[in-house]
Amino acid sequence: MEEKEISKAVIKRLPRYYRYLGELMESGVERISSNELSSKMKVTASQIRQDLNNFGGFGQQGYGYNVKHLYTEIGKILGLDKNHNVIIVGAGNLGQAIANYGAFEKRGFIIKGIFDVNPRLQGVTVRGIEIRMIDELEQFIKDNNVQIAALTIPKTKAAEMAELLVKYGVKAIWNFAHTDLNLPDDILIENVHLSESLMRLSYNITRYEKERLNENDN
Amino acid sequence: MEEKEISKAVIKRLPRYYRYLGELMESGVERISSNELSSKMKVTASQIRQDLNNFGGFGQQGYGYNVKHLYTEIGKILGLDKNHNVIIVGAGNLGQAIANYGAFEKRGFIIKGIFDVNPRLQGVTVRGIEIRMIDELEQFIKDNNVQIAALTIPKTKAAEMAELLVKYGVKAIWNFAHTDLNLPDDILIENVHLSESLMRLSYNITRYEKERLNENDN
DNA sequence: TAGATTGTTAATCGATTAACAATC
DNA sequence: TAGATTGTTAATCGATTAACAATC
Repeated sequence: MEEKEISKAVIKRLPRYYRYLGELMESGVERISSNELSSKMKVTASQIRQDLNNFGGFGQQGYGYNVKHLYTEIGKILGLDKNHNVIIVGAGNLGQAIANYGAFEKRGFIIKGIFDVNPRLQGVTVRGIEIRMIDELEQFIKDNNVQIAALTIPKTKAAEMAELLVKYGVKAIWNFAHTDLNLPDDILIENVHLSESLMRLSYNITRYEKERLNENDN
Repeated sequence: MEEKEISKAVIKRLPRYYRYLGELMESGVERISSNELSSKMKVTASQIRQDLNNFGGFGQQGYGYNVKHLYTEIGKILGLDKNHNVIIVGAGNLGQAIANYGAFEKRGFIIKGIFDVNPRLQGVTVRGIEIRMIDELEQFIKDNNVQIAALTIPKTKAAEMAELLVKYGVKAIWNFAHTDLNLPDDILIENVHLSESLMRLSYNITRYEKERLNENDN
């Protein structure tokens, strides 16, 4: 059976649907129409129906969507019904922030270990997880079937470390370093470039200020 | 003069151009053609030329682009030639990670203060910046002409705090809380939803595993 | 001048929205 | 059955790529 390719734009929206459905579920809402969800999420109802239909007919004519069912199904699509073993490489504030965010575990991302080069951090624990030294990395990845590494180290060391991680068997990298990683095609990379995010905000502030200036001129 | 609207897709790419040009500059490269940049950045040369031409003719036929000049110009477009006063609201690991990231200051984002509700953090400093209590917020924002607030608090308190920040005069929010903020139209919001990023990675891992399974069946 | 490479128009591709028949 | 709302096709819109004349 040929699976049709789902566009990146759709994938990008899925987690947001998941979040809204989770919140609806918590507030006890049983069913919702694409129209209601549309006004809550500020996307078109048409887009919601199109997006969901990429994965199958989760709704019912005349009824809408069952919130709990849809939530579960999107969870499955996103792979949240399975556990993923994660390590954090870089035990600075950012690494520790991720380690401390308990909600990830709830979604099946199990943080198995934290690694750093700084010997002063050796043995320190974050949320019960011990910080280890890089020389344990290889064995640890193998022993713990680690799939995902969150890379929270400075960009100067990131490329080198990423290659090491891949060599040791990591399949996916959640990259917080401000650089693009060049890795084999079968390694998945998700970039979180905070500086780029901040620059976009800066662009919009600048543009907005200019607009207001122009308005005043007229 | 009517400014033509620049699409979000273009804006999203600008910071990445900026990063690559900065690196080229550091390695002493003086000029670059759209074709060379294309192969480095893995986008089409056509897209590079289109993107840049939204803002003016920065290149020269037969020569290409002057790296330093282009870098400066994109910096101006992104508003990095001006300083922006920033506060961080939420002095947890994430807030501290941002405070500690010195490169932001280099780009003109001046971290003026850090705020938290936890009295045990009062007076503690991060990179020389004092952590203050929320009751100082209003006065501080006014005294320091704060434009941007990085919101690094749990989602349960985020909406309320965002409204407070806006009331006190903040114009833009860099939102790390896992929720969407509903604020007046003239307030700029840039979301960093880490959990969504991780779910996209999870989706791709899941899909990739399925693909390999299918291949083995055939 | 010849060669290189941009700026820009035109063609293509893909994503979003609108519309409505199918169906609960 | 009548009303509601999906699933899905068709129309529109926007973004990307290709092509090439302009020009350094």
